[in-house]
Order: sequence, then structure tokens, then C-alpha cells
Amino acid sequence: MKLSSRTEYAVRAMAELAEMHGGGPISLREIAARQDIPEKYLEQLFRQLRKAELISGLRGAQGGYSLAREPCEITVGDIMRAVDGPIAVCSCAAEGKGDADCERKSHCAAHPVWAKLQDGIVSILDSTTLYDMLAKTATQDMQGNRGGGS
Amino acid sequence: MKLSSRTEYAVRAMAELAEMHGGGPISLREIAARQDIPEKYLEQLFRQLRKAELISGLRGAQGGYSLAREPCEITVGDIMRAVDGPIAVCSCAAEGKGDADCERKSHCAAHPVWAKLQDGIVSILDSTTLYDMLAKTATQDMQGNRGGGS
DNA sequence: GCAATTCCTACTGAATCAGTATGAGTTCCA
DNA sequence: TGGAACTCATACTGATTCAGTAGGAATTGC
Repeated sequence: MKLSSRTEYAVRAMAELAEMHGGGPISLREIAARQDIPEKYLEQLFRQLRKAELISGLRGAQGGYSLAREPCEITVGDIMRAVDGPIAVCSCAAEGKGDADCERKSHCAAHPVWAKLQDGIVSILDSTTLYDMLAKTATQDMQGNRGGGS
Repeated sequence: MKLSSRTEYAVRAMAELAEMHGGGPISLREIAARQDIPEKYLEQLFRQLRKAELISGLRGAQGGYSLAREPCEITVGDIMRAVDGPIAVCSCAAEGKGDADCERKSHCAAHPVWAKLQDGIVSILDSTTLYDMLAKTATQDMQGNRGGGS
């Protein structure tokens, strides 16, 4: 039940791109530095994000990456699937898997729970866009909970 | 974002115990056989479940395990925490961790999303009891989709 | 043409996970 | 009273996954 570092990194990097959205492309190096992510590792993730058509890369000097769609059109779920594959709490409750491998299924007491969990997770991830994330962070900053109440 | 086999096994085994609840203790061997779980592995899990006071063990011949509380008093979340420790989608959104390790937190765009996800997961797991699971399985059986599609 | 950048494949070390092995302690029952 | 049927406890192992690194080819702006 834990996020991979791929997902954590990718989401943070994408948020960074979203914040800069509209200007020119931003280099991998810059994003890695600002978010404190190993550069070469992030490079791998970006390749996957590009293949998933969430970002587009521009080669050569002054090149870099930028979002391939508007921030409000990219969900956390999209990012996660791009770098970690389909979301699946277990093999018998995975996306796009109607009747797969679990021969137990029809009489398994656990199955409905996993299905519900899977559903809950996916619906949160798919309903949160990069736009939402930035908006929330801004709000959070405005509310300014520093030194907050113990 | 995946359940461990510990959790999957433990929940299934607990459901088995719940189904038998009220009779005498059931031996590990029997549960393992019925749920097709490696016996020695399940033994480990049961020790943890016992320490968490979800089940109680009776030693000696004719011994075995039984639920330490009513099925409606044991949640999937309880079971999961017993065998896998605290539920945490990431280190900066974990249970019982007010202000821990993530120095980024206050300005991290991802944090609110993980917090929401964590919350959603925990609330599903903590609101589903063994009793609910059995009830659902029964319903499922009554709807009886056996021999189903193609 | 050269510097900055993306693109691509392969490797590696460490950590986690699933499962085993072995044996001690307890209790019932013949 | 002894042994069979159990739980209880610790330590080990092999495999897989994960996080991160290395090295270099291709492309583009200046």
C-alpha cells in the first residue's frame, strides 16, 4: 500500500512543469535540482512520461521538456500509470481486468473489499489534476500554517 | 500501491475464522489447507494477529485459533496494521505522524494529494469489518454468477 | 563544429518479500 | 506417563523488485 519513489518523483516533477507551463521548455537538470531528484533517474521517468504523451521533449541546446496538455487535463492517475504501469491493489482487482487470474474470486470474501479499495484509489487519483494540485498549494500557502497549533 | 501477500493471506484467513466463529478453535493447518496458504507462512502472520489481540491461540491437542472479538468488531484495517505495520502511502502521509520527516511538506504540491489518498484508503479499510465481508459474500453467492459468461 | 540537451540500453547494489527450517513449549488423551 | 497434536519463537534463504548509476548515441541552437 505504498507509493513508489517513481510516482512520488514523477508527480513532483510534473507539478514543477505545470507551474512553469506556458513559458519555454525546461531542462531536466533544472527540474531535478529544484526538486532534489537524481537527474539520471528522473530522465528515465521522463522518457516514460513522454511515451505516455503527457510531456514533450525538445532536443538540443536550449531544449527541455514541457507539458503536452493543459495542467487541468493531466491527472495524478495518468502520471502514475505512465511510470508504474496499471494501478492494481492486487492481481484480482486490477484495471482493465474483467475476469483474470483469480479462480477464487466468485466465492472469495476478500474480493469485494479489494475491488472497493481499488475503486476508491483510482477515483481519487483520476479526479485530481495538476491544476488542482497547484491551486491547493497556493491556498495552503495563503493559509500559512507555520508554527501551527500543537 | 499494492497489497502485500501478508495482508491478502491474513484477511482471507481471518474471514475463514469469522465464518467458523462460535464453534471451537480451528487449527492452523485446516485454515491453511482451505485457503491454500503456506502453513508456516500463515503461522507467522497468526503470531502477529495474536499479538495484536485479534485472535487467540489455544495450545495443545485439539487446540487452534479463534477470533478474540466479534466479527463486527474487527476491521480490515486492523488486520492489515497487525501484519504489515502502520498504513502509509508515503513517508510524509502516514498514520500517527503529525509533523515527521518531510521538510518539504509545507510547500509541496504533492502532499495534499497523498494526504487525501491516505485518508480515503484508511477510511475504506477501517469501515469494513469481517462481518461486512461475510454478508457481502453471501449476497454475491445468492446472485450466483456461476458458469458465467463465455 | 561544439556545447547543451534529449534519448536509449544496460548494469548494479541494496532492500524487501515470500517462504522454509528447526526446534521448544503446551495440552489433551489413551 | 508418554506421545501426538498443536501453538509459539527465531533465524535463515532465495528470488524479485526497486532505486539509482554508467556510458554513449542522436539532435539542435548558436
